Amino acid sequence: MSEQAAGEIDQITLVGLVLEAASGLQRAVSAPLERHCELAGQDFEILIRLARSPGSRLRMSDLAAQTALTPSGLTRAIDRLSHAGLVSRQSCPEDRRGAFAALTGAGEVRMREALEIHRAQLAELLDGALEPNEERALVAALRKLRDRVNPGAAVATSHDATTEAKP
Amino acid sequence: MSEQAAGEIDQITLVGLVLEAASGLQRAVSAPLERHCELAGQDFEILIRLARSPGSRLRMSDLAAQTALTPSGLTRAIDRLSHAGLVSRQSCPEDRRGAFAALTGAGEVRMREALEIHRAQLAELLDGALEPNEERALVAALRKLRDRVNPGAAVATSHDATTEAKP
DNA sequence: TACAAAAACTTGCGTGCGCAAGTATTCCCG
DNA sequence: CGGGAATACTTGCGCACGCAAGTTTTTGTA
Repeated sequence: MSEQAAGEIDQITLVGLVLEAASGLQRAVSAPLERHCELAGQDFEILIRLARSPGSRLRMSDLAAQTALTPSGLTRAIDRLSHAGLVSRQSCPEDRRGAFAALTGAGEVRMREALEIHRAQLAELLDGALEPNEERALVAALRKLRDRVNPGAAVATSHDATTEAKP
Repeated sequence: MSEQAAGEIDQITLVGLVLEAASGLQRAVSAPLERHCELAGQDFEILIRLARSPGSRLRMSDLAAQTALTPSGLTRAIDRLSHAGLVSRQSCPEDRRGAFAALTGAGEVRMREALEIHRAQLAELLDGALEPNEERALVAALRKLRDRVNPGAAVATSHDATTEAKP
């Protein structure tokens, strides 16, 4: 079981660590968000993605690509958020099959509250866990790994096209 | 939104990356395991944990601490695996409240098959994604992070006490 | 020894989500 | 310009999981 060639780092270990870190973070982070903001874990992710997008809105399929949800799951999630008044559906005139999910005013307020809670929670949880240079290396390597295994999630920044950047 | 002090790395970004990498890996990795071995994602994790434990068995609560499952979820997962003949429940004579989950022969076989699939899948997916030194740095930093946010998961190695290492 | 408090599971119940199938619209090509 | 293929969602169905409550056994304390 521990017989892999010394010096060669086990990819299975790497993946295990990512998964374990993620589940720990997920737990630690979603509880306070749920309690203080009534937001389930995925909902927060959706709100942030919308807030970062031009016009605070995104096509359903683009949003699905950026989150960990399938189109199906996204439909339900937007249903819930819409019912809670945090996002609204807008029909897309250019492609009448499509729909936008757009952040409402209430949604933006809620998102800012949640962001503050999230930030505070992380500051407390992670304080002193990593040296600054370790943290930089971690972010850099993680970004490469993420780009490889989940390229769709990379959009968030640098998505400046005023309309859509669809080919 | 992008106004945090330059030079200070945003913890939110770090967490986002971990979560995105994890969901990408989860997707990529669980599909082939499901197809070739009829194992849902969590099941594989459970089997590996058991295989790495002395006697190929673990108390339910220890297993719950090591995986992303609550005791409740673990009960159901073991129900499924037990029904599939891959693990068996054993009563614990020292503490009659407790129960062991033990890998069966079939379970070990299945686990080895799955491990091979998993290894091949990762080799293909991650090949060339990271430089060796990046990978080392990533694993080191990730381990620290994981220990902070999910200490229960760290057991796997170095758990050599023949009985249990309960205080 | 007696008895309350805690621990180790296990179940009832509700929810979120993925897969597959369904509907509406657009695209492509002859 | 017509009709099949592809796309963008949306529903039916089923499953896995968390939370809270219940049961059994152990522990701590008077």
